[in-house]
Amino acid sequence: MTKKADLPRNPGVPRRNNTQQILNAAEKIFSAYGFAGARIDDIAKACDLPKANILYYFGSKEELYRATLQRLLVGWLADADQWISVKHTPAVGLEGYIRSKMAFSRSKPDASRLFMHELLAGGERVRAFLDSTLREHVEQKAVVFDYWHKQGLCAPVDSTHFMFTLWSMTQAYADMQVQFAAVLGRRRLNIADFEKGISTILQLAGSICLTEATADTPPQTKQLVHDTTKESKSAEKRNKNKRK
Amino acid sequence: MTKKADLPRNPGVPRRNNTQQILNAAEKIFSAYGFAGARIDDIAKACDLPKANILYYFGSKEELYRATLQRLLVGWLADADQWISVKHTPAVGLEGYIRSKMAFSRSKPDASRLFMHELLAGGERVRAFLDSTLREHVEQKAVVFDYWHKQGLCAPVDSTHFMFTLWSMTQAYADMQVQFAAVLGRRRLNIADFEKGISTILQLAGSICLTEATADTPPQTKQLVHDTTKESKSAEKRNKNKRK
DNA sequence: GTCTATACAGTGATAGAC
DNA sequence: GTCTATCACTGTATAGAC
Repeated sequence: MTKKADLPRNPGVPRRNNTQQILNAAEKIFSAYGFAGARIDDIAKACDLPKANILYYFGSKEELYRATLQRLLVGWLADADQWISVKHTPAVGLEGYIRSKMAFSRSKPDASRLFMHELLAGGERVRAFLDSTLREHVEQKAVVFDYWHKQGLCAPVDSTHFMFTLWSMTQAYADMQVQFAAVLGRRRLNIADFEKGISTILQLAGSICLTEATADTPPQTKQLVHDTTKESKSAEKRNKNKRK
Repeated sequence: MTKKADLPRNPGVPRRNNTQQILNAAEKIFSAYGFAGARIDDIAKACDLPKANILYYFGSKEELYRATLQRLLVGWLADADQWISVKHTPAVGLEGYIRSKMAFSRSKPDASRLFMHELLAGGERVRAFLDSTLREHVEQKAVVFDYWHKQGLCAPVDSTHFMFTLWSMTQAYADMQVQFAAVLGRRRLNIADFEKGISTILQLAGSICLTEATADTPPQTKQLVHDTTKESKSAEKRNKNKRK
């Protein structure tokens, strides 16, 4: 049916093309059924390629799974990471972080779900990421929260568990989307639902901010509407990491 | 190895016994790998019973899965449900709800994970529960939040999305336990971790409470330490629904 | 009622034609 | 490089012995 556009003559190009298509399909299938539950045949159908083709490119189901996970982990932190920084006030940083995480849940729900699957299965295949990269990441953020607190910008809070709540609330809009949508009487969440979610999460997480109108932060940042023009430098960096 | 105590002579009794053992084992295995990923053989090993025995009791893998889900859903709402009620102030009710949900995540993490698995897979097998029971449940809670708001007891908040955040934050301590533990440098979360989690979640969710010292609520309820003696009636009801 | 032996479909992987 | 045909194996389910 859906032929892959036109077959290019350039050698190596189809491989590159197919590799991406396979990874996209793999992310979709693995995110629904996990590693053990997913079947290569389903992935093949999802990217309209012969089953054996997939094994030709990736060698084995295990390797394909690891490649899919790898691509996911690269983008997981990079996107929202920068917002928790001493360069921002808590009000600005938290809003940027939450908006960024929610955008991720909305645009790449499969990535979030695949990660959840791996955690449910024990997380052995992301052990190194969890034990080193992520742990150090959280330690760095603790420094920022400590700084904010000492500057009188935010209430005392356990920064680690606070990060846990931010992750769980934002990722739930991907992982538990089926449940949320059912409660709201829809088949899928729409943009307005995500905006409502952002408002609610900001209302809760933002409660730790003490800056009624602090020096370097204009009052309108308290309005929960982030001014992107002021953060264009960071936004550029974010977009750069989006693909590949 | 671990023989099932001593085989009872009473007819029908072993069936009852085995049925529970199988369901416990099924919950464990299904919660790790989901329906598609779990294998009956693994469940058989987990409850030290022959593989065919399981199919004899439940007919098919599908039926066993549905039975496991069913048992789970019964307890999911009943436990913490009562706390969101006009009988309580927001401060008391939210604390009771959060503590109850966190106790569930701690004592029955597999149940929470199995539910998450089902959601990730599309939730078709809990569709009826999501569309009717859960949806009505949330609608009832909205009435309570509305009442609280009109009484000046809590800040205006989207009650539905607020419930979403409560679910996600508390259940994450079961579903993402592997991740949280790794960040904290442990193999598993301990009691102190859960207490820290409760404090943090209370700090965020409690921010919607406006009762500095309202009429019918003693001041110490603001201390985030719930006095169980005052809620013994509700506690009884909760325990009644715990088993079966 | 319980469990061993086995039928049968599905799944990951490979050999070899194009 | 790509894909069809096939293999070896695992997993669900059942028939029938105890």
